[in-house]
Amino acid sequence: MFLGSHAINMDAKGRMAIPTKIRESLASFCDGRIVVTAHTEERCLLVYPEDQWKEILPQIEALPSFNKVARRTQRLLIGYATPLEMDGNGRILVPPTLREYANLEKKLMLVGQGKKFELWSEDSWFKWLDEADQDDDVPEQMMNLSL
Amino acid sequence: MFLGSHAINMDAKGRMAIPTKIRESLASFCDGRIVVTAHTEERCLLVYPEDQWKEILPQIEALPSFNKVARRTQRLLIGYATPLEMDGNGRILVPPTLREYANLEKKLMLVGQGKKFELWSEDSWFKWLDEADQDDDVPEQMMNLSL
DNA sequence: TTCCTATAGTGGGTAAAAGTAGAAAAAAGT
DNA sequence: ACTTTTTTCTACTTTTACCCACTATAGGAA
Repeated sequence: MFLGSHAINMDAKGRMAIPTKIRESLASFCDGRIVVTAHTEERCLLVYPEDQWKEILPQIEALPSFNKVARRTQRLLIGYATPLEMDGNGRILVPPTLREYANLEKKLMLVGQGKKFELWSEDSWFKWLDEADQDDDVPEQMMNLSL
Repeated sequence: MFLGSHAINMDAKGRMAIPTKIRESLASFCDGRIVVTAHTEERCLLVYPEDQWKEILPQIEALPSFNKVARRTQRLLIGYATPLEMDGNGRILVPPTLREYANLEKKLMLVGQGKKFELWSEDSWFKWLDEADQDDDVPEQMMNLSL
């Protein structure tokens, strides 16, 4: 279970050091093998342990190819999916195309989301925080949710 | 399984170097023999390993000739299909008609899509990304999809 | 409280590989 | 036969991956 948020710096070569605690849980979970891909709704990245990715991939593949929304989802999730491994120092190298997609530069935010992480540029993260997008409907599943 | 996206440059002669990792999987899959054709829904190209193409070709041929949508699909997919081989440097030469169809110039994006690749001009790719096409309905299969 | 040590995080440097460009040779067409 | 296009070969430049060293920070012990 991945929780918490971490401010991380990416170096000039596009490498980012995974915080040690996360590194350890990733090591036990999936031998450190992860899959990074694009988030379809916001310009950030999704970081999955390999096993977790293997569970959702078939669901994405099964979507109907002649529906526009489904095609967009497939294209992004599968098209940006990249298996990564940590180097000797526990860092991962984020591929240029993914960096571009999420506008990653120096300062990043790694945000635990249970089965996965989200990886944001710090800028985008705070912008998103400030957006008070309350136009959208609250889904039925949330109506009776008591936090 | 083809995953991930790659920014590629096409040279003045219309040649593009296939990234080494992809080159290797293509070599094992289909001896490096591929078939490139037009995508019917967007102005980009489809890149199939030869074996994969052989499986879908009969299905396209079998479509009903007196349906307009089917006829369009046949015309494009079959009409633009071109077998290509990599040269000694692992490059392919994209024929002019296909280059024109997908508006390929210098900067390209090669996007893995499972059984095939899509080849986009970088311009078109980012334009497509930014299109907020939310007019279309979210298909039923996606309603309860939790990634 | 201060110093020491261990460990996380950071920053290059180098060697190998991958990508790019250009020239020369071969082939095709006029 | 000459011109134009295509292909192959070679050389060069850039990028990537791996390795090593330095810095900063936190924790523990004296």
